Amino acid sequence: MTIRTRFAPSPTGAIHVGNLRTALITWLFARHHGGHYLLRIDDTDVERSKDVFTDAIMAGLTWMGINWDGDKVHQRDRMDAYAKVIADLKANGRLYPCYETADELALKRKSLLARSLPPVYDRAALSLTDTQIKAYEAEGRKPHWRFKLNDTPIVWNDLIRGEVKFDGKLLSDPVLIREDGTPLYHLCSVIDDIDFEITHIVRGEDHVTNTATHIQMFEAMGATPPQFAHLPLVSDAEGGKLSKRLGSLSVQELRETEDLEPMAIANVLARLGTADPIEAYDSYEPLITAFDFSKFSRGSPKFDPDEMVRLNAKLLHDMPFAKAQPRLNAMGLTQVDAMFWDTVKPNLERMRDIKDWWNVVNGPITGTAQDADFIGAAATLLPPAPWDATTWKQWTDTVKEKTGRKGKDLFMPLRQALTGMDHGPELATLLPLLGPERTQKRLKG
RNA sequence: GUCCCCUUCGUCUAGAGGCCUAGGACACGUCCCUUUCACGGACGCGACACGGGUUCGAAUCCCGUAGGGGACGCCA
Repeated sequence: MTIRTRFAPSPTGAIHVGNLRTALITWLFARHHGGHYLLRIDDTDVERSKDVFTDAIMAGLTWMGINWDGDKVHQRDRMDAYAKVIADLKANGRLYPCYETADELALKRKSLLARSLPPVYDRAALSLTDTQIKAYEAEGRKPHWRFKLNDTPIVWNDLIRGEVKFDGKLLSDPVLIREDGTPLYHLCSVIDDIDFEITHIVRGEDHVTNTATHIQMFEAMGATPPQFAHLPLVSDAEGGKLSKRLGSLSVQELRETEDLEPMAIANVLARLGTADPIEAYDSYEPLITAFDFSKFSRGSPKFDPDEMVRLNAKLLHDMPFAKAQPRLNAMGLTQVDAMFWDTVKPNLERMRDIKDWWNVVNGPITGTAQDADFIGAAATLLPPAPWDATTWKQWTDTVKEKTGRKGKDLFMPLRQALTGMDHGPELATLLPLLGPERTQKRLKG
């Protein structure tokens, strides 16, 4: 059986870490099994859905390297398909009209809660008489429609949570059609999952109760429910909801503001909450190969944003020039060559840091002219051009011999005079990058 | 309030009654390498939420307590 999955964001905002994790894990699962991964845009809420968000979601996924099969599907284009199913469900009585206003329903819930009862819909609409209905209609009320749940136990074998059971009595009949006649998420989602032959639904555990009602909907529509995998929600370092620092950032911000590499994000999101260690892989292959739902824990893991930054640094330290070059060109650093990259990359945390090192080598530096006598003496001992990787040792050996200095007293003043900083790349490789002219100039203040 | 899920080193976890003096990864510490940073290597620190049971024996099973997460929308 070919596995078919989908990622179904609603374009009502930017995609954040939590959503991105679901998108990624679903994708890894699909790719691991050589299955399909569909992108479905859940835009039934016309008020809040915006094309700019759809564009941002696609751009974010593409940047992350999460590709989908075929064209994206919009729910707003599928209204005819929904209408057919709606007619069937009305005909067989699974969809029934209700006339309560939102305020009345809120009141009912409040009253149940006050009596320590679960706020389940009382199905009052089912016992409405024709006269009462006519009275409501005369008032100008339009019905919304609920799906009538069967009073049977609902059980499924969740790929992550194991056997999940629900008592139908504790669930409210879900509203599937709004008063204005537009269909709601539950209805559209189930119909689409049937029509697109989705075999596995992967989503956050905030959907487990929905799944219970969806299973009855699948059955009411004559379909076999797919398999489900409900991911524990990721929580903040403080244990609360994801809300602070990187956890609240959109993909666009992770990319543009935080300057993170896609794989720095992916490595963390793919492995967080699993038994596999988080590693700095520079491609998806190892993540796809090792993917298995059984490795996910059932508890909510805490997300430490710093982990992404650490991984980002490691990825840059290991990055070959060929891979960095397109990025550097895009940043306008077309003059950076392999030698410069290899010299400087161990000191990078984020790609943009390279600009600072470029300026240290090429731009003017602000150094404090300490130890001027020593630096002056060292300047006169510089070997003649051309310089190579051995020049530094030649030079400092001579300086050591003539001045009697060694260790930190010898090297640190030189580093400071040459770079204006007390840390940085290996000076043996940095010196040739500076070249005789700049070196002389800096040594002379 | 009701229902569901979770609780092992700082963090992510392994662990499905004796293989556990509880294993790994990251972080942290010390040392080695080193002019610095980083890399690499070695070693180390460090946990079964609490209280009762069951059992010859419990991190593992049961009950309770506490803490955390989720759900209970004419949102998705």
